[in-house]
Formats: sequence, structure tokens, C-alpha cells
Amino acid sequence: MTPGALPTSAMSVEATLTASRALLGVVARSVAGALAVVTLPQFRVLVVLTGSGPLRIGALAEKMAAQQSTFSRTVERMVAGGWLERSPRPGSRREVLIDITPQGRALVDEVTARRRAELGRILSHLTTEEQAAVTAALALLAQAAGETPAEDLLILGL
Amino acid sequence: MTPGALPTSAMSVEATLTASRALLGVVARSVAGALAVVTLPQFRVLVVLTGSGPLRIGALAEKMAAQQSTFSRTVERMVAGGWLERSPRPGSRREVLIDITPQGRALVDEVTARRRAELGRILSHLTTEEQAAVTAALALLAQAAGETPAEDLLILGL
DNA sequence: CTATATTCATGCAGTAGTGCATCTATTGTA
DNA sequence: TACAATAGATGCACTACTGCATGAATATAG
Repeated sequence: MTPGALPTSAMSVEATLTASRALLGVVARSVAGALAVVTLPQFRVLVVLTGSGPLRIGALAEKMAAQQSTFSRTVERMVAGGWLERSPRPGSRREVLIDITPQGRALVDEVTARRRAELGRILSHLTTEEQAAVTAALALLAQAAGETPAEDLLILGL
Repeated sequence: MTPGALPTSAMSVEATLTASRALLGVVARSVAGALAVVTLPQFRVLVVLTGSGPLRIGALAEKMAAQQSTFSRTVERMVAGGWLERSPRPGSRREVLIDITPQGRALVDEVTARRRAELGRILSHLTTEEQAAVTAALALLAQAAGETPAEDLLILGL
């Protein structure tokens, strides 16, 4: 190896760091609009519910790594905003199911669509061959990284 | 194209989405430790100062897209925590320069190191050839994405 | 030298999130 | 039926962030 040159692995790390900054930018811009109307923790609630379907308030609090009492109030705010709706669980007058409203779902969809759109725009600058190479490489990278627990993304409020 | 199959571009978008989740996880885990001692906005201040060197409190507020008055207090908290230090600008008794302390720098360095380390660990699962392919593909992707303004990352508090 | 502009700090007020303890209603069990 | 467990809401207290208005000190321009 030429003195001063980086080994393949170090080059990969640097390239990955740079790319991750770009992708972070895409993610950030995709949620920017939503953050004008809900907070990041609130948006997170919507994403979780989109993936899980209706949840008891306690179960939801657990997924958000929050206290149940804290959550009762967060839900209250979000119901007031029209993002969530409470409904008693059929057959129980104690449990309360929280579900996302159409308005909430639209917000999540908008973010997802925006993210896909921008990625598509970026990738459209590449040739079909380059796109294929990117697809293969990212698949490899994702596989090497393994599953990303939802709790990890929660660290950033996502 | 076989019915039901995705065009190359759509496949690339999905692969990129998946990979971006993985990379987001890496970023999140890298800052998790820091978030035990500072908030995300505060960490952001440290990152900005690391890149820029000492700044006037007004200029720093502008970079953080915050009100100067808000910032005066944030700085106060961070000085109390030992992350920042105020010093009068030489030749001016009005302006106050904010700089990161060694403790603050150590925090940022720790996060950076952790991020590089995990990326290295992930990439070590790949062969040298695969690493080279990933490096090339990500460079392509980053170039296609263009520059990511710091303000964009600020959306997420990063 | 005086008036104006700049720079930062502070008072005031509000939102969101956080945790702990506690209360009420309901459900399940002994 | 009485007691314990569960689910959720509420009271209380605190931190951080946010903006707007304003005050105080300093620097600059006329």
C-alpha cells in the first residue's frame, strides 16, 4: 500500500460516513413538513401505530419507552390535534385503544412519499448500471448491518 | 419486464430506504451515550463549534436557527455543565466568544469514534472486493445526492 | 460629544416532555 | 362478596426549548 493511502476498509468507512450524511439529509427533509404540525416524539407515535395497528395506551407507552402517565397526556394532545383517536376496546370498559386518524395516516404517508420521491430523484442521476451497482452494494451493507431495532431509531426520536 | 417485478430504479429506492434505516441506526447508537449528558440541541452546538471554532453568541444562535435570547440561556446551561466556555473577544468588551471545552470536545470525539468503529465492524463482515464495491457505490450515491446543508440535519437536531 | 447601532442578558410567558405518586374505575380472583 | 390486580387519568414538580419585549453595556457614526 502506498504510504499515506488508506486501506480498503478505512476508505469504505469514510465513504459510508459521507453517504450516511446524505441519507440523513433525505430523512430530515422528508419529515420537515410534518414537524411543522407535530413534534418528533408525536410523529414517532404515528409511525409506530401505522406499523402496529391500534394499541392500548400502556402498550404504546412501552413502545415509546415512556411512562404511562406521561403518555396519557401526549395522547390527549394528539387527540386534540386530530392525529389520534381513543376508542374503548370492545368487551372492556377499562382499556382504551389508541388508533391513528385518517389525518394522522395522511401525515405519515406524505413523509414516506416525500422520502421515496427524493431518493428516486437522486438515483435518477445515475445510469441503470450504476443504479444496479448501488442496489447491490446497499443490500450488502444492510445485510451486514443486520436488523435495526425500532428502539434504536427512537434515540433520535424517529 | 416480468409482470410484478420492479424496475431497476424502484429497486434502488427500496434498497436505499433499507440501508438508510441501518445507517440511521448507526448514527443513533453513536449519539446515545452523549444524549445521557446533553440534549440533542446541545450536542448540536458542540458539533457546530467543533467545525467552526469559537463563535459569537449571536452568530452561533443564527447557525442554530434560534433566537439570540434563547441561546444566551442555552449557552448558560452548557457553560454550567462544563461543555462550553465564554471568553470576551480580545479588543472588545461587548462581544462574547463561545468555545467548546476539552470536555465538550471529548464528547464529540467519542461519538465520532463510536460511529466509525461501528461502521468498521459492519464493513468487516464484507470481503475486500465487496468493500470496494460498497465504497464505489456510496461515493456515487453521495455525489448524486449533492451537498447536505447543515441546516437540513438541524431539522432532526443533529 | 451626542445619538444611534450593536451585542448580549434578562424578564415574562408559554409548550412539550419527563417522572413519581396517587386516585378512580374496572376486572379478575380467592 | 370482598380483596387484589390492572388500566388509565390526574396532581405535582421539574427541565429544556421557544419567542417576544426590554434593559444594560459597549462601540460606532455623525
